[in-house]
Amino acid sequence: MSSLPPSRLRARKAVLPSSAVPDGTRRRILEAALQLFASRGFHGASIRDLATALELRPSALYAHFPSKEHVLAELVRMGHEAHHEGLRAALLGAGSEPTEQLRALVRAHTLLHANHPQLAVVVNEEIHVLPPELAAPALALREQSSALLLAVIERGRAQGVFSVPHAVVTAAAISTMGLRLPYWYEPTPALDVDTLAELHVELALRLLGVQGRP
Amino acid sequence: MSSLPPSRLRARKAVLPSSAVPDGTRRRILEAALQLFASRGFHGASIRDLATALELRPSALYAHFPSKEHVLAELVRMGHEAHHEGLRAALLGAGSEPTEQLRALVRAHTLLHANHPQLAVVVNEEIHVLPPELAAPALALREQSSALLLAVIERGRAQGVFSVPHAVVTAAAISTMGLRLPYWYEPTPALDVDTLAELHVELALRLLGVQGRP
DNA sequence: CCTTGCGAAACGAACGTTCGTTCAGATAAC
DNA sequence: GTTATCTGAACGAACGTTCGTTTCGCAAGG
Repeated sequence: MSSLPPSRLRARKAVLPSSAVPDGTRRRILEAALQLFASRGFHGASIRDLATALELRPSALYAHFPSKEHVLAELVRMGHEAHHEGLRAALLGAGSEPTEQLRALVRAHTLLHANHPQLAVVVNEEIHVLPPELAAPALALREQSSALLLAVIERGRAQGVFSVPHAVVTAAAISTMGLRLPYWYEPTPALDVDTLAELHVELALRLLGVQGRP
Repeated sequence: MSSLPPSRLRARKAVLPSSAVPDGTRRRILEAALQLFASRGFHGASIRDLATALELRPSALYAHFPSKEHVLAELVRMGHEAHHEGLRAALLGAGSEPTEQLRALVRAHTLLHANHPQLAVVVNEEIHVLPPELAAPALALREQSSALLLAVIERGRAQGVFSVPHAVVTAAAISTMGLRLPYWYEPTPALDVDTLAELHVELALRLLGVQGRP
């Protein structure tokens, strides 16, 4: 009934979504840490593991980050920022109709999680190890992103285009389709990311009780 | 767009699903470990933390388990066993119609995850730290459970009662509704576990394109 | 053209702490 | 008096982190 994890993303190379981080050692550290934290967890990956992956000595890392926790905090921050920005942009590009807005949201949400599975895993599983002051900004963004979807659903319901028995549970179901992607999905020619995104759009509309579909 | 974690299940007391474990220190260890592993992760919770929670000295644990890893392995094994047994029993209790079988599967799946959130989290997040020989039996059970759902969907599709654009993606969506529950759901009078299970049944049927519903 | 000086980056070694685990002996129950 | 359980002390290993030193690219000065 559940979906099987390939081997927790050990294989694929980690890619940062944001181009805001300039090339250089700092970026290399973030990418290697992303890969390690995603595959072994924050506590399961040591500073020495990270240094080895980078062909550096452990002490060299401290010229770029004040602590191991701050590396994670930066990844978590970037992940939430990219996610929220992606959703916001998608919503802006859609029209005013709830159905189109929902299509845009689900498409963006799915593409982000399918294209950056490691970041999704780290953001969602390891944010708990951060002290509250480092986690707070990310949690605030998360709340905002969640509200975006719920607002679209409520508006569609008010207009009579959506019919849902329970908005919050339905929103959770839609959001979850994307969130769990890193644990089972791998792009193949038979099921590429764009096809997957359209499938999720279709499924989300079904959950919202939208009848006529192209 | 995502759902916010309360504080990773720190609050609630952990409950083992299986009555197969007799009362006694061994059971107390498993329950305390379940709570700790769920809230801090396997690597984030030390043997000393576990011993403190049990008001024991660390060395006392080794009279009951050969290693920390074996405690986790036992939890993972129990979790997968309870899950698979729950699904199997649900299917047996349902008739031969795919719709009824699906109702039963989703209901059981949701109830298990809603009633045992800590076990769900540990089983799904920490299985990766186990060496392959300890994880293999659980992974085999997981594959079987996953196949149960897919088989029902395929049968329903063959009979014309379900209409899905992509069986695997749809199965993943259904399964995922339950899997993510521990991260956002908490039972309240307004939304108790049985109501939630019925909502998930309704949503799953929508995903499968079932039209007429009571 | 060569030398000098400088700042950033990485090294090498070590720190104090915590980790999982072991084991001989005390304790309690039947 | 045997058996099951727990204690107290200790083990080596691994942890995150610090710090003084070394390396290196490059611009300025003679």
